Amino acid sequence: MNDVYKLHSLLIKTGLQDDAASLRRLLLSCAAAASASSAPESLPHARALFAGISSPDVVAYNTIIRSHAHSSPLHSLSFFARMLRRGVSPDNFTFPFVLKACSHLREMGHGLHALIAKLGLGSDVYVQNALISAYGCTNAVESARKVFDEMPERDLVSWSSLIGCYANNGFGYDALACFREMQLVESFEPDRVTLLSVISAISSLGALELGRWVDCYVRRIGLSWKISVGTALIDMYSRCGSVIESMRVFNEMPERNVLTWTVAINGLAVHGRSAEALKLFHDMKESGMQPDSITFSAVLVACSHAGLVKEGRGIFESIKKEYGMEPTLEHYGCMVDIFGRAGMVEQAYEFVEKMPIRPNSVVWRTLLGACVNHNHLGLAEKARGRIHELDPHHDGDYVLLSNAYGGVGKWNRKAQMRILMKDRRISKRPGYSLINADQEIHEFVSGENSHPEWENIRDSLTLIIDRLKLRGYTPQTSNVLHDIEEEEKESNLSYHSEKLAIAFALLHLENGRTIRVMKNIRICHDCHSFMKHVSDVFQREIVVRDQNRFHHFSKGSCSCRDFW
DNA sequence: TTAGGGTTAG
Repeated sequence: MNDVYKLHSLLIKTGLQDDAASLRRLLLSCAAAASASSAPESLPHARALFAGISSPDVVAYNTIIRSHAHSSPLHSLSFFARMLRRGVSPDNFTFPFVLKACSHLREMGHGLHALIAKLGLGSDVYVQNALISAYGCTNAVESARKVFDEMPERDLVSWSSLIGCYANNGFGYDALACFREMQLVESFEPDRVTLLSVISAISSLGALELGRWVDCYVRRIGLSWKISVGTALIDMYSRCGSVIESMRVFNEMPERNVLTWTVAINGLAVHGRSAEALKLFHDMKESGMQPDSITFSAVLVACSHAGLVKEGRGIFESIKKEYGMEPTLEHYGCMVDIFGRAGMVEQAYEFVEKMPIRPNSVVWRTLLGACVNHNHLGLAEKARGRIHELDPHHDGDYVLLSNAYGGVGKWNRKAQMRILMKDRRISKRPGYSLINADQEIHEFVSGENSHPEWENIRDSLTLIIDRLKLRGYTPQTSNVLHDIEEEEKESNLSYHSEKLAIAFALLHLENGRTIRVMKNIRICHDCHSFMKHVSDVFQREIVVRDQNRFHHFSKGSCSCRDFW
Protein backbone atom coordinates (compact mmCIF):
# COMPACT_ATOMS: atom_id res chain seq x y z
CA MET A 1 0.00 0.00 0.00
CA ASN A 2 2.86 2.36 0.77
CA ASP A 3 4.17 1.76 -2.70
CA VAL A 4 0.91 3.03 -4.11
CA TYR A 5 1.27 6.28 -2.19
CA LYS A 6 4.89 6.67 -3.31
CA LEU A 7 3.96 6.08 -6.92
CA HIS A 8 1.13 8.54 -6.72
CA SER A 9 3.42 11.24 -5.33
CA LEU A 10 5.90 10.45 -8.04
CA LEU A 11 3.22 10.85 -10.69
CA ILE A 12 2.23 14.21 -9.30
CA LYS A 13 5.86 15.36 -9.14
CA THR A 14 6.50 14.37 -12.72
CA GLY A 15 3.29 16.01 -13.89
CA LEU A 16 1.87 12.73 -15.09
CA GLN A 17 -1.11 12.72 -12.76
CA ASP A 18 -3.47 13.33 -15.64
CA ASP A 19 -2.27 10.30 -17.51
CA ALA A 20 -5.27 7.99 -17.54
CA ALA A 21 -3.32 4.81 -18.05
CA SER A 22 -1.01 5.46 -15.10
CA LEU A 23 -3.92 6.38 -12.89
CA ARG A 24 -5.73 3.26 -13.86
CA ARG A 25 -2.74 1.12 -13.04
CA LEU A 26 -2.48 2.82 -9.67
CA LEU A 27 -6.15 2.35 -9.03
CA LEU A 28 -5.73 -1.32 -9.78
CA SER A 29 -2.86 -1.66 -7.31
CA CYS A 30 -4.73 0.26 -4.68
CA ALA A 31 -7.90 -1.75 -5.21
CA ALA A 32 -5.95 -4.98 -5.16
CA ALA A 33 -4.36 -3.96 -1.86
CA ALA A 34 -7.74 -3.02 -0.45
CA SER A 35 -9.34 -6.29 -1.53
CA ALA A 36 -6.48 -8.50 -0.46
CA SER A 37 -6.12 -7.11 3.02
CA SER A 38 -9.74 -6.00 3.40
CA ALA A 39 -8.12 -2.73 4.39
CA PRO A 40 -10.87 -0.12 4.46
CA GLU A 41 -8.32 2.64 5.10
CA SER A 42 -7.07 2.42 1.53
CA LEU A 43 -10.55 2.86 0.06
CA PRO A 44 -10.69 6.69 0.21
CA HIS A 45 -7.41 6.69 -1.64
CA ALA A 46 -8.82 4.36 -4.28
CA ARG A 47 -11.82 6.67 -4.68
CA ALA A 48 -9.55 9.70 -5.04
CA LEU A 49 -7.60 7.92 -7.75
CA PHE A 50 -10.80 6.91 -9.47
CA ALA A 51 -12.04 10.49 -9.42
CA GLY A 52 -8.90 11.48 -11.31
CA ILE A 53 -9.76 9.29 -14.26
CA SER A 54 -11.64 11.43 -16.77
CA SER A 55 -13.69 8.73 -18.48
CA PRO A 56 -13.40 5.44 -16.65
CA ASP A 57 -13.89 2.32 -18.73
CA VAL A 58 -15.47 -0.96 -17.65
CA VAL A 59 -12.23 -2.24 -16.14
CA ALA A 60 -11.83 0.87 -14.00
CA TYR A 61 -15.41 0.54 -12.80
CA ASN A 62 -14.94 -3.15 -12.12
CA THR A 63 -11.86 -2.37 -10.07
CA ILE A 64 -13.46 0.27 -7.93
CA ILE A 65 -16.59 -1.86 -7.43
CA ARG A 66 -14.49 -4.86 -6.48
CA SER A 67 -12.39 -3.00 -3.95
CA HIS A 68 -15.45 -1.72 -2.08
CA ALA A 69 -17.57 -4.87 -2.23
CA HIS A 70 -16.40 -6.21 1.11
CA SER A 71 -15.89 -3.25 3.44
CA SER A 72 -18.10 -0.66 1.86
CA PRO A 73 -20.71 -2.38 -0.31
CA LEU A 74 -22.91 0.70 -0.60
CA HIS A 75 -20.07 2.45 -2.38
CA SER A 76 -19.82 -0.50 -4.75
CA LEU A 77 -23.48 -0.25 -5.65
CA SER A 78 -23.22 3.49 -6.04
CA PHE A 79 -20.31 3.11 -8.47
CA PHE A 80 -22.30 0.45 -10.30
CA ALA A 81 -25.28 2.80 -10.60
CA ARG A 82 -22.99 5.56 -11.86
CA MET A 83 -21.53 3.16 -14.39
CA LEU A 84 -25.00 2.44 -15.77
CA ARG A 85 -25.90 6.13 -15.81
CA ARG A 86 -22.77 6.97 -17.78
CA GLY A 87 -23.64 4.32 -20.33
CA VAL A 88 -20.69 2.04 -19.54
CA SER A 89 -21.91 -1.48 -20.09
CA PRO A 90 -21.09 -3.95 -17.31
CA ASP A 91 -19.40 -7.20 -18.31
CA ASN A 92 -19.16 -10.69 -16.84
CA PHE A 93 -16.50 -9.46 -14.41
CA THR A 94 -18.73 -6.72 -13.06
CA PHE A 95 -21.58 -8.83 -11.76
CA PRO A 96 -19.68 -11.13 -9.41
CA PHE A 97 -18.33 -7.99 -7.71
CA VAL A 98 -21.73 -6.32 -7.57
CA LEU A 99 -23.33 -9.51 -6.28
CA LYS A 100 -20.65 -9.75 -3.62
CA ALA A 101 -21.61 -6.28 -2.44
CA CYS A 102 -25.27 -7.38 -2.35
CA SER A 103 -24.25 -10.41 -0.31
CA HIS A 104 -22.56 -8.22 2.27
CA LEU A 105 -25.58 -5.93 2.40
CA ARG A 106 -27.81 -8.97 2.67
CA GLU A 107 -30.02 -7.43 0.05
CA MET A 108 -30.32 -8.38 -3.57
CA GLY A 109 -30.17 -5.42 -5.89
CA HIS A 110 -33.49 -4.70 -7.55
CA GLY A 111 -33.65 -5.92 -11.11
CA LEU A 112 -30.08 -7.18 -11.05
CA HIS A 113 -30.90 -10.67 -12.18
CA ALA A 114 -33.07 -9.33 -15.01
CA LEU A 115 -30.27 -7.02 -16.11
CA ILE A 116 -27.83 -9.92 -16.18
CA ALA A 117 -30.24 -11.83 -18.41
CA LYS A 118 -30.83 -8.81 -20.62
CA LEU A 119 -27.10 -8.36 -21.19
CA GLY A 120 -26.82 -12.02 -22.13
CA LEU A 121 -24.51 -12.81 -19.19
CA GLY A 122 -26.85 -15.30 -17.53
CA SER A 123 -24.95 -18.29 -18.85
CA ASP A 124 -21.54 -17.27 -17.50
CA VAL A 125 -20.67 -19.80 -14.81
CA TYR A 126 -18.93 -17.20 -12.64
CA VAL A 127 -21.99 -14.99 -12.77
CA GLN A 128 -24.32 -17.91 -12.04
CA ASN A 129 -22.22 -19.02 -9.10
CA ALA A 130 -22.16 -15.48 -7.78
CA LEU A 131 -25.95 -15.37 -8.14
CA ILE A 132 -26.36 -18.56 -6.11
CA SER A 133 -24.15 -17.15 -3.44
CA ALA A 134 -25.87 -13.77 -3.37
CA TYR A 135 -29.31 -15.37 -3.18
CA GLY A 136 -27.97 -17.52 -0.38
CA CYS A 137 -26.81 -14.48 1.56
CA THR A 138 -30.16 -12.78 1.15
CA ASN A 139 -32.16 -15.77 2.38
CA ALA A 140 -33.58 -16.43 -1.08
CA VAL A 141 -32.88 -20.15 -0.96
CA GLU A 142 -35.40 -21.07 -3.63
CA SER A 143 -34.03 -18.53 -6.07
CA ALA A 144 -30.53 -19.88 -5.49
CA ARG A 145 -31.78 -23.40 -6.18
CA LYS A 146 -33.52 -22.22 -9.33
CA VAL A 147 -30.31 -20.71 -10.71
CA PHE A 148 -28.47 -23.91 -9.83
CA ASP A 149 -31.09 -26.14 -11.45
CA GLU A 150 -31.07 -24.14 -14.66
CA MET A 151 -27.30 -24.28 -15.08
CA PRO A 152 -26.30 -26.46 -18.02
CA GLU A 153 -23.01 -27.25 -16.33
CA ARG A 154 -21.92 -26.91 -12.76
CA ASP A 155 -18.50 -26.85 -11.23
CA LEU A 156 -17.33 -27.42 -7.67
CA VAL A 157 -17.98 -23.79 -6.79
CA SER A 158 -21.61 -24.09 -7.94
CA TRP A 159 -22.15 -27.05 -5.63
CA SER A 160 -20.26 -25.43 -2.77
CA SER A 161 -22.28 -22.27 -3.16
CA LEU A 162 -25.55 -24.15 -3.00
CA ILE A 163 -24.40 -26.26 -0.03
CA GLY A 164 -23.30 -23.08 1.71
CA CYS A 165 -26.62 -21.44 0.90
CA TYR A 166 -28.54 -24.28 2.55
CA ALA A 167 -26.18 -24.51 5.51
CA ASN A 168 -26.30 -20.78 6.24
CA ASN A 169 -30.07 -20.63 6.07
CA GLY A 170 -30.75 -23.39 8.53
CA PHE A 171 -31.41 -26.12 5.97
CA GLY A 172 -28.89 -28.60 7.29
CA TYR A 173 -30.56 -31.65 5.78
CA ASP A 174 -30.65 -30.12 2.33
CA ALA A 175 -27.03 -29.06 2.61
CA LEU A 176 -25.97 -32.61 3.41
CA ALA A 177 -28.26 -34.09 0.76
CA CYS A 178 -26.74 -31.73 -1.76
CA PHE A 179 -23.25 -32.76 -0.64
CA ARG A 180 -24.07 -36.44 -1.17
CA GLU A 181 -25.65 -35.69 -4.52
CA MET A 182 -22.54 -33.84 -5.60
CA GLN A 183 -20.35 -36.82 -4.83
CA LEU A 184 -22.73 -39.28 -6.48
CA VAL A 185 -23.74 -37.35 -9.58
CA GLU A 186 -20.61 -35.44 -10.44
CA SER A 187 -17.95 -37.29 -8.48
CA PHE A 188 -16.44 -33.97 -7.50
CA GLU A 189 -14.02 -34.15 -4.62
CA PRO A 190 -14.91 -31.53 -2.03
CA ASP A 191 -12.24 -28.98 -1.26
CA ARG A 192 -11.58 -26.95 1.85
CA VAL A 193 -14.39 -24.47 1.22
CA THR A 194 -16.97 -27.15 0.43
CA LEU A 195 -16.07 -28.97 3.62
CA LEU A 196 -16.41 -25.83 5.70
CA SER A 197 -20.03 -25.52 4.60
CA VAL A 198 -20.62 -29.21 5.18
CA ILE A 199 -19.14 -28.94 8.67
CA SER A 200 -21.38 -25.96 9.32
CA ALA A 201 -24.45 -27.99 8.31
CA ILE A 202 -23.35 -30.85 10.55
CA SER A 203 -22.96 -28.43 13.44
CA SER A 204 -26.45 -27.08 13.06
CA LEU A 205 -27.93 -30.57 12.94
CA GLY A 206 -25.74 -31.86 15.74
CA ALA A 207 -24.89 -34.86 13.58
CA LEU A 208 -21.94 -36.08 15.62
CA GLU A 209 -21.35 -39.34 13.73
CA LEU A 210 -21.21 -37.56 10.41
CA GLY A 211 -18.94 -34.96 11.97
CA ARG A 212 -16.51 -37.68 12.98
CA TRP A 213 -16.58 -38.96 9.43
CA VAL A 214 -15.72 -35.53 8.05
CA ASP A 215 -12.96 -35.20 10.65
CA CYS A 216 -11.40 -38.45 9.37
CA TYR A 217 -11.95 -37.36 5.80
CA VAL A 218 -10.12 -34.06 6.17
CA ARG A 219 -7.27 -35.87 7.86
CA ARG A 220 -7.07 -38.31 4.99
CA ILE A 221 -6.92 -35.64 2.33
CA GLY A 222 -4.48 -33.61 4.37
CA LEU A 223 -6.65 -30.60 5.11
CA SER A 224 -6.76 -30.96 8.88
CA TRP A 225 -3.78 -28.69 9.44
CA LYS A 226 -5.61 -25.77 7.84
CA ILE A 227 -6.59 -23.27 10.52
CA SER A 228 -10.03 -22.69 9.03
CA VAL A 229 -10.85 -26.41 8.91
CA GLY A 230 -9.53 -27.10 12.39
CA THR A 231 -11.47 -24.15 13.74
CA ALA A 232 -14.67 -25.33 12.07
CA LEU A 233 -14.13 -28.81 13.53
CA ILE A 234 -13.62 -27.47 17.06
CA ASP A 235 -16.88 -25.59 16.75
CA MET A 236 -18.62 -28.58 15.17
CA TYR A 237 -17.66 -31.00 17.96
CA SER A 238 -18.68 -28.49 20.55
CA ARG A 239 -22.07 -27.89 18.91
CA CYS A 240 -22.55 -31.62 18.57
CA GLY A 241 -22.14 -31.96 22.31
CA SER A 242 -18.68 -33.51 22.41
CA VAL A 243 -16.51 -30.96 24.12
CA ILE A 244 -13.80 -33.60 24.64
CA GLU A 245 -13.31 -34.13 20.93
CA SER A 246 -13.52 -30.41 20.40
CA MET A 247 -10.61 -29.87 22.74
CA ARG A 248 -8.73 -32.76 21.18
CA VAL A 249 -8.82 -31.02 17.80
CA PHE A 250 -7.81 -27.77 19.45
CA ASN A 251 -4.82 -29.36 21.15
CA GLU A 252 -3.70 -31.09 17.98
CA MET A 253 -3.68 -27.98 15.85
CA PRO A 254 -0.20 -26.88 14.81
CA GLU A 255 -1.28 -23.31 14.26
CA ARG A 256 -4.12 -21.23 15.66
CA ASN A 257 -5.59 -17.83 15.06
CA VAL A 258 -7.94 -15.66 17.07
CA LEU A 259 -10.98 -17.52 15.74
CA THR A 260 -9.53 -20.85 16.81
CA TRP A 261 -9.09 -19.66 20.38
CA THR A 262 -12.47 -17.97 20.38
CA VAL A 263 -14.48 -20.99 19.26
CA ALA A 264 -12.64 -23.17 21.77
CA ILE A 265 -13.40 -20.75 24.62
CA ASN A 266 -16.99 -20.41 23.48
CA GLY A 267 -17.33 -24.20 23.30
CA LEU A 268 -16.17 -24.62 26.89
CA ALA A 269 -18.41 -21.75 27.96
CA VAL A 270 -21.63 -23.14 26.49
CA HIS A 271 -20.85 -26.53 28.03
CA GLY A 272 -20.71 -24.92 31.44
CA ARG A 273 -16.97 -25.50 31.79
CA SER A 274 -16.36 -21.95 32.83
CA ALA A 275 -13.14 -22.47 34.75
CA GLU A 276 -11.56 -24.19 31.77
CA ALA A 277 -12.81 -21.47 29.46
CA LEU A 278 -11.16 -18.82 31.62
CA LYS A 279 -7.99 -20.88 31.80
CA LEU A 280 -7.94 -21.10 28.01
CA PHE A 281 -8.41 -17.35 27.76
CA HIS A 282 -5.43 -16.98 30.05
CA ASP A 283 -3.39 -19.37 27.87
CA MET A 284 -4.41 -17.40 24.82
CA LYS A 285 -3.04 -14.21 26.30
CA GLU A 286 0.11 -16.03 27.39
CA SER A 287 0.64 -17.25 23.85
CA GLY A 288 0.66 -13.66 22.67
CA MET A 289 -2.57 -13.94 20.71
CA GLN A 290 -4.64 -10.79 20.88
CA PRO A 291 -8.32 -11.39 21.73
CA ASP A 292 -10.92 -9.59 19.65
CA SER A 293 -14.36 -8.39 20.66
CA ILE A 294 -15.94 -11.77 19.92
CA THR A 295 -13.42 -13.49 22.17
CA PHE A 296 -14.58 -11.23 24.99
CA SER A 297 -18.18 -12.17 24.34
CA ALA A 298 -17.23 -15.84 24.68
CA VAL A 299 -15.35 -15.22 27.92
CA LEU A 300 -18.27 -13.24 29.34
CA VAL A 301 -20.66 -16.03 28.38
CA ALA A 302 -18.43 -18.37 30.39
CA CYS A 303 -18.84 -16.10 33.39
CA SER A 304 -22.58 -15.72 33.01
CA HIS A 305 -23.25 -19.46 32.82
CA ALA A 306 -21.41 -20.08 36.06
CA GLY A 307 -22.48 -17.04 38.06
CA LEU A 308 -18.96 -15.59 38.06
CA VAL A 309 -19.96 -11.98 38.65
CA LYS A 310 -16.62 -10.72 39.94
CA GLU A 311 -14.61 -12.33 37.15
CA GLY A 312 -17.05 -11.11 34.55
CA ARG A 313 -16.83 -7.57 35.80
CA GLY A 314 -13.04 -7.73 35.81
CA ILE A 315 -12.92 -8.98 32.23
CA PHE A 316 -15.44 -6.39 31.10
CA GLU A 317 -13.31 -3.64 32.59
CA SER A 318 -10.15 -5.07 31.04
CA ILE A 319 -11.61 -4.65 27.54
CA LYS A 320 -10.98 -0.95 27.76
CA LYS A 321 -8.20 -0.72 30.31
CA GLU A 322 -5.95 -3.49 29.09
CA TYR A 323 -6.83 -3.71 25.44
CA GLY A 324 -7.92 -0.19 24.62
CA MET A 325 -11.05 -1.47 22.93
CA GLU A 326 -14.56 -0.11 23.39
CA PRO A 327 -16.98 -2.66 24.82
CA THR A 328 -19.72 -3.43 22.31
CA LEU A 329 -23.44 -3.73 22.81
CA GLU A 330 -22.98 -7.51 22.99
CA HIS A 331 -20.54 -7.09 25.88
CA TYR A 332 -22.99 -4.89 27.74
CA GLY A 333 -25.67 -7.48 27.04
CA CYS A 334 -23.46 -10.18 28.55
CA MET A 335 -22.95 -8.10 31.68
CA VAL A 336 -26.68 -7.62 32.10
CA ASP A 337 -27.05 -11.36 31.76
CA ILE A 338 -24.29 -11.97 34.31
CA PHE A 339 -25.95 -9.71 36.91
CA GLY A 340 -29.42 -10.92 36.02
CA ARG A 341 -28.73 -14.63 36.25
CA ALA A 342 -26.94 -14.13 39.55
CA GLY A 343 -30.09 -12.51 40.89
CA MET A 344 -28.51 -9.06 41.09
CA VAL A 345 -31.43 -7.51 39.28
CA GLU A 346 -31.05 -4.02 40.78
CA GLN A 347 -27.41 -3.87 39.70
CA ALA A 348 -28.39 -5.11 36.27
CA TYR A 349 -30.96 -2.35 36.01
CA GLU A 350 -28.50 0.32 37.12
CA PHE A 351 -25.96 -1.04 34.69
CA VAL A 352 -28.39 -0.72 31.81
CA GLU A 353 -29.36 2.80 32.86
CA LYS A 354 -25.71 3.88 32.86
CA MET A 355 -24.71 2.26 29.58
CA PRO A 356 -22.96 4.69 27.24
CA ILE A 357 -24.43 2.83 24.27
CA ARG A 358 -28.17 2.93 23.79
CA PRO A 359 -29.43 -0.44 24.98
CA ASN A 360 -31.41 -2.32 22.38
CA SER A 361 -34.47 -4.42 23.00
CA VAL A 362 -32.36 -7.55 23.49
CA VAL A 363 -30.63 -5.95 26.47
CA TRP A 364 -33.96 -4.91 27.99
CA ARG A 365 -35.42 -8.32 27.28
CA THR A 366 -32.48 -9.96 29.04
CA LEU A 367 -33.19 -7.75 32.02
CA LEU A 368 -36.91 -8.45 31.81
CA GLY A 369 -36.19 -12.18 31.82
CA ALA A 370 -34.02 -11.82 34.91
CA CYS A 371 -36.68 -9.70 36.64
CA VAL A 372 -39.44 -12.21 36.04
CA ASN A 373 -37.16 -15.07 37.00
CA HIS A 374 -36.30 -13.45 40.32
CA ASN A 375 -39.79 -12.13 40.98
CA HIS A 376 -38.89 -8.50 40.56
CA LEU A 377 -42.15 -7.47 38.99
CA GLY A 378 -41.65 -3.77 39.70
CA LEU A 379 -38.46 -3.64 37.68
CA ALA A 380 -40.00 -5.95 35.12
CA GLU A 381 -42.64 -3.31 34.52
CA LYS A 382 -39.95 -0.69 33.94
CA ALA A 383 -38.06 -2.96 31.56
CA ARG A 384 -41.29 -3.69 29.77
CA GLY A 385 -41.87 0.01 29.31
CA ARG A 386 -38.43 0.48 27.80
CA ILE A 387 -38.93 -2.39 25.40
CA HIS A 388 -42.19 -0.83 24.27
CA GLU A 389 -40.48 2.53 23.72
CA LEU A 390 -37.72 0.97 21.68
CA ASP A 391 -39.64 -1.53 19.76
CA PRO A 392 -43.37 -0.88 19.95
CA HIS A 393 -44.21 -3.09 17.02
CA HIS A 394 -42.09 -6.05 17.92
CA ASP A 395 -44.59 -8.85 18.26
CA GLY A 396 -42.11 -11.09 20.10
CA ASP A 397 -42.02 -8.72 23.05
CA TYR A 398 -45.79 -8.70 23.26
CA VAL A 399 -45.66 -12.47 23.38
CA LEU A 400 -42.98 -12.55 26.04
CA LEU A 401 -44.74 -10.02 28.19
CA SER A 402 -48.22 -11.36 27.85
CA ASN A 403 -47.01 -14.79 28.82
CA ALA A 404 -44.92 -13.53 31.69
CA TYR A 405 -47.93 -11.76 33.13
CA GLY A 406 -50.29 -14.63 32.91
CA GLY A 407 -50.89 -15.50 29.30
CA VAL A 408 -53.03 -12.57 28.31
CA GLY A 409 -52.13 -12.69 24.65
CA LYS A 410 -52.16 -15.45 22.14
CA TRP A 411 -49.06 -16.95 20.70
CA ASN A 412 -48.39 -15.23 17.46
CA ARG A 413 -46.92 -17.64 14.97
CA LYS A 414 -45.61 -14.89 12.81
CA ALA A 415 -43.69 -13.29 15.65
CA GLN A 416 -42.26 -16.64 16.62
CA MET A 417 -41.01 -17.17 13.14
CA ARG A 418 -39.26 -13.84 13.21
CA ILE A 419 -37.52 -14.52 16.49
CA LEU A 420 -36.39 -17.95 15.44
CA MET A 421 -35.21 -16.71 12.10
CA LYS A 422 -32.78 -14.46 13.90
CA ASP A 423 -30.99 -17.54 15.02
CA ARG A 424 -30.33 -18.74 11.53
CA ARG A 425 -27.68 -21.14 12.63
CA ILE A 426 -30.22 -23.44 14.15
CA SER A 427 -33.52 -23.37 12.39
CA LYS A 428 -36.52 -21.53 11.20
CA ARG A 429 -39.16 -23.71 12.69
CA PRO A 430 -40.68 -23.74 16.14
CA GLY A 431 -40.05 -26.12 19.02
CA TYR A 432 -38.30 -29.23 17.81
CA SER A 433 -35.66 -31.69 18.91
CA LEU A 434 -33.31 -33.79 16.85
CA ILE A 435 -31.74 -37.07 17.71
CA ASN A 436 -29.24 -39.17 15.80
CA ALA A 437 -29.78 -42.91 15.64
CA ASP A 438 -28.39 -45.46 13.19
CA GLN A 439 -26.96 -42.89 10.81
CA GLU A 440 -30.27 -41.15 10.64
CA ILE A 441 -31.55 -37.93 12.06
CA HIS A 442 -34.93 -38.14 13.74
CA GLU A 443 -36.99 -35.08 14.29
CA PHE A 444 -39.61 -34.46 16.95
CA VAL A 445 -41.84 -31.44 16.90
CA SER A 446 -43.55 -30.25 20.06
CA GLY A 447 -47.16 -31.22 20.22
CA GLU A 448 -47.11 -32.86 16.81
CA ASN A 449 -47.47 -36.46 15.86
CA SER A 450 -45.31 -36.26 12.78
CA HIS A 451 -42.94 -39.08 13.62
CA PRO A 452 -43.89 -42.43 12.03
CA GLU A 453 -43.61 -44.18 15.39
CA TRP A 454 -45.51 -41.50 17.18
CA GLU A 455 -48.09 -43.67 18.96
CA ASN A 456 -45.45 -46.04 20.20
CA ILE A 457 -43.35 -43.13 21.42
CA ARG A 458 -46.31 -41.49 23.16
CA ASP A 459 -47.28 -44.69 24.97
CA SER A 460 -43.71 -45.26 25.98
CA LEU A 461 -43.41 -41.71 27.24
CA THR A 462 -46.48 -42.13 29.41
CA LEU A 463 -44.90 -45.21 31.00
CA ILE A 464 -41.60 -43.41 31.49
CA ILE A 465 -43.30 -40.50 33.23
CA ASP A 466 -45.25 -42.86 35.49
CA ARG A 467 -42.02 -44.58 36.42
CA LEU A 468 -40.27 -41.28 37.12
CA LYS A 469 -43.18 -40.12 39.27
CA LEU A 470 -42.63 -43.08 41.55
CA ARG A 471 -39.07 -41.84 42.03
CA GLY A 472 -39.98 -38.29 42.90
CA TYR A 473 -40.53 -36.53 39.59
CA THR A 474 -43.33 -33.99 39.73
CA PRO A 475 -44.40 -32.50 36.40
CA GLN A 476 -44.50 -28.71 36.59
CA THR A 477 -47.32 -27.12 34.75
CA SER A 478 -46.73 -23.51 35.78
CA ASN A 479 -43.70 -23.06 33.67
CA VAL A 480 -43.67 -19.36 33.05
CA LEU A 481 -40.41 -17.82 32.08
CA HIS A 482 -38.27 -20.26 30.25
CA ASP A 483 -40.75 -21.34 27.70
CA ILE A 484 -42.48 -18.11 27.10
CA GLU A 485 -40.97 -16.68 24.04
CA GLU A 486 -40.06 -19.97 22.62
CA GLU A 487 -42.77 -22.48 22.72
CA GLU A 488 -46.46 -22.50 22.59
CA LYS A 489 -47.80 -23.49 25.92
CA GLU A 490 -49.16 -26.91 25.45
CA SER A 491 -52.07 -28.56 27.14
CA ASN A 492 -49.85 -31.47 27.95
CA LEU A 493 -46.21 -30.93 28.87
CA SER A 494 -45.44 -34.54 28.11
CA TYR A 495 -45.34 -33.66 24.46
CA HIS A 496 -42.47 -31.25 24.56
CA SER A 497 -40.20 -32.31 21.75
CA GLU A 498 -37.22 -33.22 23.92
CA LYS A 499 -39.36 -35.64 25.93
CA LEU A 500 -40.50 -37.34 22.74
CA ALA A 501 -36.88 -37.56 21.68
CA ILE A 502 -35.88 -39.17 24.97
CA ALA A 503 -38.71 -41.71 24.74
CA PHE A 504 -37.56 -42.56 21.23
CA ALA A 505 -33.93 -42.86 22.33
CA LEU A 506 -34.78 -45.15 25.22
CA LEU A 507 -36.62 -47.38 22.75
CA HIS A 508 -33.89 -47.44 20.13
CA LEU A 509 -30.45 -46.65 21.53
CA GLU A 510 -28.71 -49.51 23.26
CA ASN A 511 -27.92 -49.26 26.95
CA GLY A 512 -24.85 -47.31 27.85
CA ARG A 513 -24.95 -45.03 24.85
CA THR A 514 -25.11 -41.33 25.53
CA ILE A 515 -28.37 -39.77 24.37
CA ARG A 516 -27.73 -36.52 22.51
CA VAL A 517 -30.64 -34.21 21.87
CA MET A 518 -30.43 -31.04 19.83
CA LYS A 519 -33.14 -28.55 20.57
CA ASN A 520 -33.70 -25.31 18.71
CA ILE A 521 -35.06 -23.34 21.65
CA ARG A 522 -34.39 -23.24 25.38
CA ILE A 523 -35.20 -26.22 27.52
CA CYS A 524 -37.99 -25.59 30.01
CA HIS A 525 -37.78 -26.24 33.75
CA ASP A 526 -40.04 -29.24 33.58
CA CYS A 527 -38.06 -30.93 30.82
CA HIS A 528 -34.85 -30.12 32.69
CA SER A 529 -36.21 -31.89 35.75
CA PHE A 530 -37.46 -34.76 33.59
CA MET A 531 -33.97 -35.22 32.09
CA LYS A 532 -32.34 -35.34 35.50
CA HIS A 533 -34.73 -38.05 36.61
CA VAL A 534 -34.27 -40.09 33.43
CA SER A 535 -30.48 -39.93 33.78
CA ASP A 536 -30.88 -41.35 37.27
CA VAL A 537 -33.67 -43.90 36.88
CA PHE A 538 -32.54 -45.23 33.49
CA GLN A 539 -28.83 -44.74 34.19
CA ARG A 540 -28.19 -42.82 31.01
CA GLU A 541 -25.92 -39.98 30.13
CA ILE A 542 -27.95 -37.33 28.36
CA VAL A 543 -26.60 -34.28 26.55
CA VAL A 544 -29.11 -31.63 25.54
CA ARG A 545 -28.15 -28.74 23.36
CA ASP A 546 -30.63 -25.91 23.65
CA GLN A 547 -30.61 -22.47 22.11
CA ASN A 548 -28.01 -21.11 24.48
CA ARG A 549 -25.95 -23.88 25.91
CA PHE A 550 -25.48 -27.55 26.72
CA HIS A 551 -26.82 -29.54 29.62
CA HIS A 552 -25.02 -32.76 30.53
CA PHE A 553 -27.30 -34.93 32.66
CA SER A 554 -25.83 -37.74 34.65
CA LYS A 555 -26.89 -39.65 37.77
CA GLY A 556 -29.76 -37.32 38.50
CA SER A 557 -27.99 -34.00 38.16
CA CYS A 558 -27.03 -31.54 35.46
CA SER A 559 -23.72 -29.92 34.60
CA CYS A 560 -25.38 -26.52 34.80
CA ARG A 561 -26.13 -27.16 38.46
CA ASP A 562 -29.59 -25.80 37.73
CA PHE A 563 -28.12 -22.41 36.95
CA TRP A 564 -28.92 -21.42 33.38
C1' DT B 1 -9.94 -7.39 -12.43
C1' DT B 2 -14.18 -12.68 -12.27
C1' DA B 3 -17.48 -17.21 -8.15
C1' DG B 4 -17.96 -20.82 -2.78
C1' DG B 5 -15.68 -20.74 3.75
C1' DG B 6 -14.72 -21.09 10.03
C1' DT B 7 -16.41 -17.31 16.01
C1' DT B 8 -20.64 -13.02 19.16
C1' DA B 9 -25.00 -11.34 24.29
C1' DG B 10 -31.42 -13.53 25.10
